[in-house]
Amino acid sequence: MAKFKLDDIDHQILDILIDNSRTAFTDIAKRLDISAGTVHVRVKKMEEAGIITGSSLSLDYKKLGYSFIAYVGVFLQKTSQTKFVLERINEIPFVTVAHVTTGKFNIFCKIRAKNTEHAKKIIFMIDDIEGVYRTETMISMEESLNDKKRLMHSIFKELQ
Amino acid sequence: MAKFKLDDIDHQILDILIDNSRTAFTDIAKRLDISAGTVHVRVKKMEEAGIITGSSLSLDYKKLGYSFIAYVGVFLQKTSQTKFVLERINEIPFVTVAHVTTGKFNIFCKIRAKNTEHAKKIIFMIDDIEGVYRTETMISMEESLNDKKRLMHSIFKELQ
DNA sequence: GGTGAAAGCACCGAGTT
DNA sequence: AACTCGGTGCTTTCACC
Repeated sequence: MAKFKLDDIDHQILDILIDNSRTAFTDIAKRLDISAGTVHVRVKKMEEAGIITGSSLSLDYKKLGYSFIAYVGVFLQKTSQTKFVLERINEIPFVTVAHVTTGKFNIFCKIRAKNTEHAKKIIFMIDDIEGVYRTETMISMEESLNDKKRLMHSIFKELQ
Repeated sequence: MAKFKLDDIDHQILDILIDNSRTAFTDIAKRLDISAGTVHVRVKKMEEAGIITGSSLSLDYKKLGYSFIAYVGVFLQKTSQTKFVLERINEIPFVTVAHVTTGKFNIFCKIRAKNTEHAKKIIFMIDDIEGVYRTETMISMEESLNDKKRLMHSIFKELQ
């Protein structure tokens, strides 16, 4: 995992694409006062280097009726069951991310559900996995996502 | 927050764009055997309805030297300080998401750092915020992101 | 609500400096 | 490594269904 050397132009291109990945390269070129070909080549290089791994849509899950977010900490009977249980957890589509953690829990995951009723079903599915001793749930009452651009900006400063 | 009625075509368009938001509309049109104009109109409608809130790049933070992920649970001296502390936490660029939660912690956040040394600094910054009583950290040793398409598929089935 | 056509742009590789 | 340029292909609108 070698670090890739990003210069200021790369950084500014990323900044724009993080905000809107469908921005036309000619538009980026105009804003940065470089040619569209340069934007194209640099994006391609960052893709080849594996810095840019893809592009995706941001969706409003609340508008789709999925406004419930919770974190579920999982305690296992034996640590050796981690891999098996993690695989079962990842089969549940309403689990958006799962981690193997140190500290209190063995596994830690985030779920997205319609409501408390639905969340209960999902948590019971996790509880029912062979090897799970018990779970502990934290319900999110308010989520605030941080700006990806600000993280990128801090990373960029460090890379200089 | 009214639910938007998505039909099968909308769903398939989302499926493709979730995977790669730069997919050309003509390409989507060919795959779904509809016209490019239709793809264009439907995406626009989903944007106007607020279902699609934007598009972004996926970056490999490990390649940029940021491979450390941890979750930090925050205990407050008084619940009334929640808003103030949340705002201070959100000012730290290495905090990627923060939640107000029920259960064990008052606030719960995810951080991304270079290494343990760097993470320690970030956690100390949180500890130092006025009103924070103490924190509890869980270090992620392995992260597995779930496929957004699978969640979308489950949501779509429910919407019918 | 969908289509096909058409004008205007964008993409992206080749050749040049 | 960046620029220009041009063929090919994409976007977006609109009259029509």
